[in-house]
Amino acid sequence: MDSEEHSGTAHSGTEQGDRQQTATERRRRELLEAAERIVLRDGPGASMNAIAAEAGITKPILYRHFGDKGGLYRALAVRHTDALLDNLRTALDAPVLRRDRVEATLEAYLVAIEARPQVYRFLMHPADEDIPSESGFDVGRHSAPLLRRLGEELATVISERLDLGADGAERARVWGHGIVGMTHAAGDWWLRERPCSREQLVRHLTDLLWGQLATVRDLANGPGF
Amino acid sequence: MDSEEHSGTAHSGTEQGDRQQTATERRRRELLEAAERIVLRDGPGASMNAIAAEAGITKPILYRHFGDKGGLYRALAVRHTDALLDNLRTALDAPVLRRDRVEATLEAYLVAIEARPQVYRFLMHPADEDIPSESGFDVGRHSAPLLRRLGEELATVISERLDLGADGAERARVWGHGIVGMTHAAGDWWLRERPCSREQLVRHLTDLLWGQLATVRDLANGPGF
DNA sequence: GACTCTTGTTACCGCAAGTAACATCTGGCA
DNA sequence: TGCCAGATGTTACTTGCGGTAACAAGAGTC
Repeated sequence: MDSEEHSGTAHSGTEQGDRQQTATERRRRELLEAAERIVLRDGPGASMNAIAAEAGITKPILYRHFGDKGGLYRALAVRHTDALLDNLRTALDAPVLRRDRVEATLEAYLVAIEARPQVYRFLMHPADEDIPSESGFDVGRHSAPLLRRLGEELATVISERLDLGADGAERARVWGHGIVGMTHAAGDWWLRERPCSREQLVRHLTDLLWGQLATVRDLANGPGF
Repeated sequence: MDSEEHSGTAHSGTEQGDRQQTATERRRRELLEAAERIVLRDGPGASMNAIAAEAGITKPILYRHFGDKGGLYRALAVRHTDALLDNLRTALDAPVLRRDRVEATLEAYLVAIEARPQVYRFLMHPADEDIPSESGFDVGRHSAPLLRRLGEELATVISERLDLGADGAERARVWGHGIVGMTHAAGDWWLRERPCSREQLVRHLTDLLWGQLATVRDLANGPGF
């Protein structure tokens, strides 16, 4: 079946090898799509058996393609992480005013998690990274759990664009991770309780980042004042 | 063994029942302490068998006391959560200047996670809350995973002390969860990479909350400018 | 036709969560 | 004294999951 291989690149190296590789990659994509359907349906606790069944095959094939469950989840994660990062980057580049940029980026993140909460939950809970601890070698740093990656990316953008003085790099990283964490926690809570519109959430968060916490007045009857 | 029950309250209702209850509670505390030792040693993936062995008993007793693994972990969590919340509250009440209060609170949180990273990791990863989804009834909201609880507490404090105008309650909650998320993410990253001293981390975060992001100058060679 | 590579299978191992059924020790009480 | 009730404890089991070994079959290459 599906023996139409006249489309695509078949000109470099071993033709057979190329054809084989594209076929393997396509298969891999199909498996990932099946996995995604199941994860969307069953949450992060989806079983390898269920995923294999959805793909119409059995477990060992999944293991041959992805090594272990972590590998499959990592492969799933990088796709969405990359997509999300693209969105955020364009939001960060579009507007001219700094406050507009921040608002657009927050908005882009919230739109994404609102559109596909299941995917988002899956990405945020990387299913208990096992500490290799023993056995000497470092299992080479699997894909940094989304949040950390987002933090680093934002830190880069901040330090590229803002003049933070002497310890600028350090400060940019703290801010990057801090802002990402703020957005994530607020978004998580908002998604769960829906206490207000997305626009208002963005405004409140931006106000917080714009120093409102420092300038707002005390209440008269506050304790200790 | 240990049949000295002359200490404590033995005056209300059925004396026997009281004595029994205190004994049960003490047993429960002992089990929790054993569980804590193991979780500290093995991380959040510690097995019920291991915990039971540490306590010198076997699994079914754990299940009789705590229902299921989630119940045990919840019981473990509330103890530390309460302790941490006490720390944070005193930090929030001590200093007079608002900025000092914020710094003291951040500091208290960071000191806590620095002192016992294992406990902290355990508290933050509530081991994949299972969505009951089917079967009608809601499994009645188990103890809100630390982060949410911290967010709500902070929101309360904020709305008690600051004059946030019309939509104050809503804004306070957004800020509460946002600040907690910021601190958590930054602390997580800091604990892992140790890129600077705790004092500097606190300063950077407080600067961020004090609106430095809004007032800092652009770099000349920034893209799009 | 033998060689190899990939896809696919069934059947298994080890381990963890959770449960059932049974044994024992305690004190209350008719 | 003998029976009941309730808590503590056990062994032995079921179920389900991650992961693997061993084997079978199609397809292209020499």
